[in-house]
Amino acid sequence: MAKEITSRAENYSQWYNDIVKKAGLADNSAVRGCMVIKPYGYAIWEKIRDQLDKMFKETGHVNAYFPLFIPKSFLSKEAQHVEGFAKECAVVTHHRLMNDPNGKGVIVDPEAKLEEELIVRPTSETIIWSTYKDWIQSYRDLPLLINQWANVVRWEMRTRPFLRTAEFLWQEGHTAHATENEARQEARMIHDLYAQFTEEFMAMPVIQGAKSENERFAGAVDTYTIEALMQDGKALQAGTSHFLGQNFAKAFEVTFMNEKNESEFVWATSWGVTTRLVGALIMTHSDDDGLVLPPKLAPIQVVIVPIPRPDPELVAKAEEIANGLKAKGVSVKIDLDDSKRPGFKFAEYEMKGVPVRLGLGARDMANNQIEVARRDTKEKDNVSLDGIVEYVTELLDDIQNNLLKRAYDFRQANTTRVDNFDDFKRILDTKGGFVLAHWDRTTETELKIKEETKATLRCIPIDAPEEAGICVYSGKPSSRRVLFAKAY
RNA sequence: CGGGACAUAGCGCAGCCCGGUUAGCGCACUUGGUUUGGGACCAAGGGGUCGUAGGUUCGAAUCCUACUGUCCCGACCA
Repeated sequence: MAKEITSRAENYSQWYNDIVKKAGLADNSAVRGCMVIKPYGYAIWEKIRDQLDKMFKETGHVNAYFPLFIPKSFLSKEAQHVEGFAKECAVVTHHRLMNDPNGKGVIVDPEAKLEEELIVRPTSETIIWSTYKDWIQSYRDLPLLINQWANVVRWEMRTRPFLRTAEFLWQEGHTAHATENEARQEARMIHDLYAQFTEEFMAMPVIQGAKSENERFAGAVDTYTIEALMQDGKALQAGTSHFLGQNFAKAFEVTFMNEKNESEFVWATSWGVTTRLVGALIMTHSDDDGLVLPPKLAPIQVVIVPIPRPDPELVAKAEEIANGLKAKGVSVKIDLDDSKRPGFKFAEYEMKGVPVRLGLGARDMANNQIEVARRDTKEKDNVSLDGIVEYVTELLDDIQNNLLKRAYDFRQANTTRVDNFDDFKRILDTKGGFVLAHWDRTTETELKIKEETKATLRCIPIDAPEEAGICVYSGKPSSRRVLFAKAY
C-alpha cells in the first residue's frame, strides 16, 4: 500500500488534505498561506475557467486585465469597502533591495520608499472604477461588461488548500449600466449562470439566495450567493454576485450623459468565483478512496490500462478505442508505463478521480470484451468491444448525472426545517447540514444565533415560498424561511 | 491572534526520558534479475548541516533558552 488516505469519518479535515496532496492537486509552498497548484489541480481549474469564460462571452462579456497593485488612496474612497478588506491587505512600501552593509544577504533599501504605498489587490473594484470613470461618458458607452481572470491576495489568518489561501485565482466581473434595473438584472443573471455552471458541470447543486445585510459584500447593495453543502454537513459559499448600486460610481465619480442630456451616476455590479470551486468539487463528490471528478471537469475522462503490461497488440487496440472516443470529444489517456503493475495503476487512477477506467488484457481481446470500471460507484463490468465508444460516452453522461443526483439527495437528506430554537440547536449539533428556519430579519437576531450556535445565515433563498411563521430565536413574525448552516 | 501537538532522507516514522563510535527503519528513488488480471519479489546502491540560533558539556538528534515553521481545534474570511 503505497498511498492511503485518512477516512472521512476519522478526520474530515485530514481526509481533505490527503486528497489534495495524494491526488496531486496542490502542494504547500515556501510562502506561508500560499499553495502551489500542481498540473493536475491546475488542469481542473482550467476546465472550470474555460467553461465559465465561454459562458461569460456568450452573455456579452469581454475580458481585460487591470493592475495587481492599487494605490492606497483608492481603497479608502468607498468607506464600507475599505472596512471590509483593510484587515487582510498586503502592502508594498518599497521598490528596491540592496546588499546588507552589515553582512550577507539583502535588505530593503530605505531610500526606496514609495511615495504612495501600493496595496496588492484583494479585489479590483477601486482600480477598475477609477478607470471606468475615463471610459464612460455617454449612455452609448453602456453597458460596459468586463471580466478579468486574475490572482488576488487576502492575508488570511488560517489557510487551507483551495478553500482559503492567501493568494488565490479567480474571475471578477465588473459591469456598468445606465439603469438600476439593468444592473440588478445583470447581477441576477450571473447568479443564475453560476448556479447553472455548478449544477451542470460540477454536478454540485446549490441554493441560490440573497445575503443578509450582515453577510453582504463590503460596498454592495445586494449580494447574491450560491451555497453548496459539503459532505461533512458544512456550507460552502461557492460564488457571489453583487448589485453595487451607485456606491462605486459615486466614490469614483463615474457619470454618464443620458438621452435627455442629464448627468447620472452609473449602476454597477461585480461578481466572482475562485479556485475555491476546486475545493468544493473535492468535498462534494470524493470518497475514502480518493478524488471523484464529474466527467465534464475531469482532465482525463477515460484511462485505458493495458493488462498486465502495454504490449503492442494491446496498445494498438487501446489506440483504436481511444481514437473512437477522442472523435466524440472524450479525453483519453492510454497508460504506457511498463514499470508499474495494473493494481497499482488502478489505485492511482482512483485516487485521481478518473471517471472511467478501461482494463484491456489478452483475455479480454480473446473474448472481444473490455473491463469497464466507473469511479463514482466503483462498479466493474465486462463490456463487448463492439460499440464500446457509445457505451463509454453514455457511461460518462450517466456518471455526471449520478454524481449530481447523489449530491442532490445528500443535500435533501441533510436539509432540515425547524420551528423552534431547541430543534435548531439540536439539529446543528447532531446532524448538521442546512437548516431552514424562520427569522425576524434583524441583524441582532442573526448575530445572536451565530454566537450561540456557530451557525451563520447563509442566505435568504430566492425560491423560498411565502409561509407565515415565527422567528426561531425572537418569536417575532416571519413570512419565509431562510437558510442557516455552519460554514467554511 | 488564542489553545494543543509536532519539527530527524522526497514521504511516513523510531532513536531523545537515561548525552558517548559510523543516526536507524518502512515507502519512494537508481541498477540488475525474476515477475505481471487489484498497490510484486530478491539483491545491490544513492540520499541527512537531526527546523534555526544561542547555551550547558570533554562530548548534544538527545538537556536548557529563544526564534521560525507546520498541523489540529477556535476567532476572522471567498
